[in-house]
Order: sequence, then C-alpha cells, then structure tokens
Amino acid sequence: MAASYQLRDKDKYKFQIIAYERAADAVEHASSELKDLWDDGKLEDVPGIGPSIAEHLGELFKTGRSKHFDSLMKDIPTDAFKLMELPGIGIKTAMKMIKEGNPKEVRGKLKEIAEKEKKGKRHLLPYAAMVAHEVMEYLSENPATVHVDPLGSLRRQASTIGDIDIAVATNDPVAVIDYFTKYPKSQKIIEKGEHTASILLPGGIQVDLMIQPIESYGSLLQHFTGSKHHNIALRELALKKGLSLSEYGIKTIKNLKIKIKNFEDEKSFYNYLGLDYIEPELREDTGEIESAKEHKLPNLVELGEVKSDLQIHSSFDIETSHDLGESSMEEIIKKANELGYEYIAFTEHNPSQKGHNDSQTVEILKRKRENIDEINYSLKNRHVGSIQKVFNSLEIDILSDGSLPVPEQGLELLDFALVSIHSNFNLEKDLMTKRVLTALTHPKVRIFAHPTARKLNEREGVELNWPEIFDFCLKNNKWIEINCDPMRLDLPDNLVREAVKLGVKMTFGTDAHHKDGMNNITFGVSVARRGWCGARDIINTRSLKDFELLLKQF
DNA sequence: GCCGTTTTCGGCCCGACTGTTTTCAGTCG
Repeated sequence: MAASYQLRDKDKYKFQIIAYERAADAVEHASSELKDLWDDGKLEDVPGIGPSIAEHLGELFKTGRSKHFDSLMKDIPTDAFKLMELPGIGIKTAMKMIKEGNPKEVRGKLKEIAEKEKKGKRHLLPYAAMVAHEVMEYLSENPATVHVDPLGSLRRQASTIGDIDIAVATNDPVAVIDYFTKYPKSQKIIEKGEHTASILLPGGIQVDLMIQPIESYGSLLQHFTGSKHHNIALRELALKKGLSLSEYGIKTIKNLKIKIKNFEDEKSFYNYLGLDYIEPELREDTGEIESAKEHKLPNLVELGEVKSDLQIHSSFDIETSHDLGESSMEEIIKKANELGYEYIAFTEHNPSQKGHNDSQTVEILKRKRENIDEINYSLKNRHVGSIQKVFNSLEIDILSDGSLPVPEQGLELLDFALVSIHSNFNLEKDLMTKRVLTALTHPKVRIFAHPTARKLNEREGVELNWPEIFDFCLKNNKWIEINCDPMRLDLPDNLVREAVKLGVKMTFGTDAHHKDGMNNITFGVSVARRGWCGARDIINTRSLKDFELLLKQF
C-alpha cells in the first residue's frame, strides 16, 4: 500500500506512506499471527495499526478481499513487488522497468530473484560471524585502523543475519575506505563514498563499512548497531527534548549547525538522553526505551551463569529412532568440565519403535541406566572436574496423537524426559496443541524441546496455541527449551519474551551430537537475552542441589 | 494514517550514496 501511495503522489501521501510502512513492519514483528489478533479483537493493540488499517484488515479477513486495498493495487503488477526485492530498486524504478524497459531484461531479473529466494537470503549466525571475523582481521592490518567492530544484526545476535555491518574508527577515512574496497575476496564494489562503502562477497554476502573519527566512535557504534526501529524511536524521543541524533553526535534543533556533543562510548550516549544503557540484544524497539527511561531494564542472563547443558546426544548406542551422537559419554563429560558445568543430561533419542518391542526397549534403557549409575558412582568418588552428576534422560518423539513411543517401564528408568516433534509438522493448530499437551502430561516429561520445530531457512515452525502451552507449563512445572543449535534457535526470541512475561521457565539444550556442539550454548544465551531473560528465567543457572529439588516438584 | 508525561490537532528520524542532476529524486539502513 505504501508503494501504491508512493506512485500516486509521493508528497501528498507522504505520511500515509510512512504509516503503511510502519504498520507493515509492526505486522512482521508481531509476536502473534495477525489473524489471531483479529479474532480476539486486538488488532488495534498493535502499535502502528490504527482504526483505518484495522478496518481494511478486518474486511480482508472476513471476505478475503479489501475494497480499499484492491482499488489502490489495481494498477501495480505483482512482478513490480518481485523486482523490489533487488537492492537499489524501489517501486518507481520497478514500474519504469516493466513499462519502458526491455522485457527480456525484466524476465532475467525475475529469474535471478527466484533463485535467490531458493537459496535463502539470510545467513546463519555462526557463518556470518566467521565471515565478519575475516574481514575485520583484514581491516585491522591497515595502519590507519584504530578500532574495528562488528555491528548491526550481528552485534544484536539476531538468529539470522542479512548484511554484515562493520565499523572502523580512524583519522584517515579515505585510506581505510580505499583499502576496504580492495578486500581480496570482494566480487563487486556496491558503493563507495566518504563515510561508507559496501562490497559483495562470494555467496551474495554484502559487507557494509562505516567510518568515523575516534572522538565520535560511540555515536557511530550506536547508530550502526541499530536496529533501524530502535534508532527511529530514539530520535523521536530526542526530538521531544529538542535534540537531533545522528551518527555524528547530538545537535540541538534550534541550531543544527552546532554540534553540541560527541560520544566516545555508547553508555554516555544513552545516559545523555536520560536513559539507562541498553544492551544491543534489546535494541528492537519493543519497549526497551520506555524501560530504560524508568530504570526497569532486566538484568540479562550471562554465559558465566550457566551451570548445565540439558540436551546432549552421546554415542552410547541405544538403537535410536534418529541420529546417534558421535562423542562418548566420557568425552562429553570432559568437555562439560572444560565449560565449568555442575551437571548435564544425556538425552539420546528414544530407541526406534520399528526395530524393538516394548520389552526390548526397556532392556536397552536399563543398560543405559546402569551405565549412568556407574558414571555417577565414580564422579562421587573422584573429584576431578566441576561436574558432579550426569542425568539419565531421553529425547522422546511426540507421536501424532500425543502418545510416547516408550513403554511406562522404560519411562520409570529416567530421571526426566524431553519431548519433541519430529514428524507430522502440518497438523492444524488445535490438534497440534492437544498433541503437545498430551505428551507433556506424563510426570516424567519435564521439557518441551525445540518447541516450534523450525529450521532456519528450511522449515517454518509448527502452529501452536502458545498462550495455552505456556499456561499448561506454568501450572504443571514443565519447562520450555531454548535449543541452542544455530539451525534451530528454538524457542524463537519473540516467544521467549512472552514466556518471560508469564513466568514460564526455560532450559538451555545445545542438542550437541558431538562434544564440540556444546560450544553452541552461546547462541542459546543470545536468544535468551534477546527475549529479556534474567538468570531466574533459566533452569540451567540453578545449582545441582536446586535442580534436583525442582525435579521432585510436580 | 497514526499517535500523545508539552498535543485528540498538528506533528511525523536522519543522513549517505548513486545517477543523472547543476539542486534533486530514488533508495537504503
């Protein structure tokens, strides 16, 4: 709709364009499905959606069409919106290409877009971090570089990264920009100016560089960390105080020519605006600015507070339904000691249902129980590392009807169990919710693991009634996992935030199938921080003693 | 079209870069 207004009369509809763009962003970032909000009559609770847009959306949900939307859209071909996915092409350029351009060229572009979509546009966190690290190493080799930092969504630890953003402090911007555009792996210079430059790396990764002198580096870090919405909200707040913010510092509106303040670090920047320092992970304009004003920001959980990993797959062969781990229990315990943990859980998949009858499954699980008892006996008698205890657990498939493929006698052998969805991902929401709640009901089941079952860039999460799931967990002492595998990062951060608000507790599980996978705990911590978690929201911060007490609660 | 610890009317973030421009429009973050 914003594009349509832009085509009609950019100046006349200036504020409708802004309003629709904001509404679209609000919809994209909303924690609930829009349709669900409409069902509950809560559409206008979404900031950015007012009476007019809510009415049009209501008509759309009710009848499948909206007269207002239809009339605005009738002159714009769908290809125009496709073309806008290419960098540098907006609605005007797209329309011009379709109307006056070479049809062959347009078809070529459309094909390019379709292929890009297939590949998935966004990069997983570890990959983006690695690429950024290489570029930063290169930049730091230049003598003109004083500081270099990764910023943007990478610094905010978003689950996927679009472009890689890097900031450099220098007193010789020309030299640094020039050097940057000569990066050996660069395929193309997208732009090159006085303060910024962008290059394209193999695999379609874009790297943006921004440069400032050392004395205003704090303003640059703040500006380039974003998010865009956080910065917009921050500038609106500043405006009310008669101030104007930019990457150069703070000016007064009365006299824009006079720069009143430089900032060498971010904390002083926020404090100057009357706000507490806001951690990068929170900068998404979802209430952090209001909280910073009222000194109510949460004390975010930190890596150093984590005392355990509650989903690990060892190579101890229990003839599992899905992939077995690659490292032995001994190797995993050694790794857990390196990480300074007090306890861990071995959570291999359940023995396959296909190859075993109930008594065979129980026999296999007895073997694992005995092995774990032996390990715990020896841990008690020789204190070598931080690890004091290992728990006998299992990651159990949730079958389509919510039942578990492990007989009661087998479940009794466990200290506790995780359950998760590995099949039949397309059940309708109410059925899926019932399926999960049925599985969670068993007293041995304590953790709902990788709860949406999403795989980033591959598969959307399942449909669940989250308020109902959260409510059940709260009342029945069940926990929701934050799966730390960078492919999953599941529960997603926006739902983590909902869980925190309700007081639902969460667990970290790396889902490691090799001892090195246990390092992924950092990504889980990032998700938790983005979801406003403090240590109290995460079970893994509990001492062994407290964790054992929690296991006894039902 | 949306929104409110100065406002239910009168505002609406800020600057960079490109290309075609000789003062600006389009696009982006």
